[in-house]
Amino acid sequence: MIKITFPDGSVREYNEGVTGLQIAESISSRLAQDVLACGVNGETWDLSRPINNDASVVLYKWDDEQGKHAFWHTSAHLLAEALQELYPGIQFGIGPAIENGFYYDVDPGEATIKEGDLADIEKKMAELAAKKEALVRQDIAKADALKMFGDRGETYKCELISELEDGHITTYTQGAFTDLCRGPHLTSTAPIKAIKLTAVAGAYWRGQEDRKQMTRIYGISFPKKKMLDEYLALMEEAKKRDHRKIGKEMELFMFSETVGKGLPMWLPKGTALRLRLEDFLKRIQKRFGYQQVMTPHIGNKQLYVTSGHYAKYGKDSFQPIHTPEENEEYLLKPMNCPHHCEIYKWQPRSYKDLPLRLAEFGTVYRYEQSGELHGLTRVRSFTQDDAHIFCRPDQVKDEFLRVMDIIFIIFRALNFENFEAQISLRDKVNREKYIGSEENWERAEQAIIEACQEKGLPAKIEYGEAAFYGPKLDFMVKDAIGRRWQLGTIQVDYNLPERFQLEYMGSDNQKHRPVMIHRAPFGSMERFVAVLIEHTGGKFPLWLTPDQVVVLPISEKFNDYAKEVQAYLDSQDIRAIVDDRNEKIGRKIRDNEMKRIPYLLIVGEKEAANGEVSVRKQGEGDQGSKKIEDFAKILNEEVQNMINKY
RNA sequence: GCUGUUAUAGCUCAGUGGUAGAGCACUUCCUUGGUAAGGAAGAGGUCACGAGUUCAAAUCUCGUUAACAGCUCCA
Repeated sequence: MIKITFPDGSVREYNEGVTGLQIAESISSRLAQDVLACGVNGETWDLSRPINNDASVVLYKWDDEQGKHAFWHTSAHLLAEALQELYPGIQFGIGPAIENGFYYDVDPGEATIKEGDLADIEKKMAELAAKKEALVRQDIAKADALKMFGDRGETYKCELISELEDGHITTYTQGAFTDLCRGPHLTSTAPIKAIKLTAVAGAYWRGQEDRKQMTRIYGISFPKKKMLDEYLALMEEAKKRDHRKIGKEMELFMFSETVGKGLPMWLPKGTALRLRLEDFLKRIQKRFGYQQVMTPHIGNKQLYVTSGHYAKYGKDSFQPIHTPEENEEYLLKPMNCPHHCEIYKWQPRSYKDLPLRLAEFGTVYRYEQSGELHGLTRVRSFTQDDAHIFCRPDQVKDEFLRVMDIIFIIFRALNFENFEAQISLRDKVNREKYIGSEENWERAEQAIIEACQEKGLPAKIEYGEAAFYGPKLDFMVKDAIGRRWQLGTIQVDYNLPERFQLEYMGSDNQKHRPVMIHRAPFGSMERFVAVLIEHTGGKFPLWLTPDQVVVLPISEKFNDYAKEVQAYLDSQDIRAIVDDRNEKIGRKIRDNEMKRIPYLLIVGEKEAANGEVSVRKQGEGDQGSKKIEDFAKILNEEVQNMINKY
């Protein structure tokens, strides 16, 4: 007998070799139906794998990550089994479960798998699942595995096997399909009741651009048809929050093929919104001791040769601008740092001048690969809410902490609660791509880690994600459909001060080298506004939103009064428009509710006679009548409360 | 850049080898109304661009441009 300990601390005895499924059955038949995988001493196991020693066991159902993971992993194998039947000779890469569903990377040889083929593959999967085939786990010696997959001509699998340690290799078989796999899996394909293959895309083998591009098929599956329908409906809902769609509807920004791809243009309403965000940040930065500067959009090529950016990105950037003068070349600026370094050098600096904090809403131009462009989140011209802090080495951590404060203020003011912090450090082994001394990197990386600890900020450390000149702390936020985007960033840089030979006179009357901190709380105005749109669905905070108020006259007889109301609100710095269309009031309310305007003011005979407005709050219905002056006062107080507490 | 998909009216989309349709928006008229869609009429498109096949191309083929999903990249 062996002792099985459950999460609640209770202990039960079972025969040696008991499986997770048998344990579930011993508790309740309902549980045995719902359980998908089990945790054995912290490892996720198949339900059919015998447990031979005392262990702590957790049973995972659909609501547990581990349960879903096994479900989708088995779904990936089911996809592969279907592909093997439909495309004889197809080769398999890897097929894991992911955050939402699963994929399989395959090489169909001569054949191409297109989106139009997905329905047939789905059908085949459903057919196979209906056979309720069991998944059988098997240990296999490395040599045998190599032979088995080699005989099948599976070069990708053989490559994977050759890197595995002998004695730790397993395969899973269901029906006629055997896959190299670590598991864990469902006991059979039977629970897979609803399948949707969502996309087909290219994906480089092992993520390396210079290797073969595989065909990746994405899918998602559920134990019930209803759950799939709900998921698909949820995705449809999410797409309604797409910033590209809302940006068009709300007239915030546009693109023009003629101007060029990835070059956004801000429309009047979008520009006004962006300027309000910029003003908000400027006000905070002023309090934190920043000074605004402005620099040109181009710079002499030499500037970027000095900074090292030309060597690193020169070929992949917008190419130099030539002048009538021979050998004179300028670059569109891809970042603001070199310009700011020159401002630093403009006059001799003393240790008393530091920290020097130079801020600029600097528009930069980067030639992103065409396939990378994406709405406002990835563009070729964008404006960074940039600043560079030049400070003494002993001030780095303190300055770093102060920048974190600014970022927290921004995120709080705009209700970004679900952000993730990521510390990006050097690759552990491959270090030749970084410039700067070992010692400086070490110090910078430590400063970031310590700053996060002091702020109690849980941050994920990613090796190999650092910029080539220094480590960084990034703040990531998800968009409507769950893609992660980097917004705020703080980067420590010991490198540029070296390259530009920046100096300050210390209290010891000796020259010293300052440290530079790059930071952008929004990241870029474009990306920030994009993510803000997706988070709010276009229902911006009152202080920020383009039109705060719309005045709706009951009939054309009251258009004049409506315009008086608008003029008064305008005099109180309230952004109001009038809907004077020849439509019934119900229609005007509907249309303007859908335009996401926070306040609707209905005016008719009663209001015109008393100098009142009937207030309707977006999404909340009728709020009763008020004197127009009182309404303006209340609204302005609401706005002040939103921004002045920060 | 790579793989796949797409491009028809301001917007959302249907359509098809015989030179274009709907709903919404827009204009005009009727209606003058009280908290989520009143009615009628009208205007609006070289079917992204360029070539080819064909008696005939918006439709089929190729190329270009742009967009979408993913990969790679992201100073």
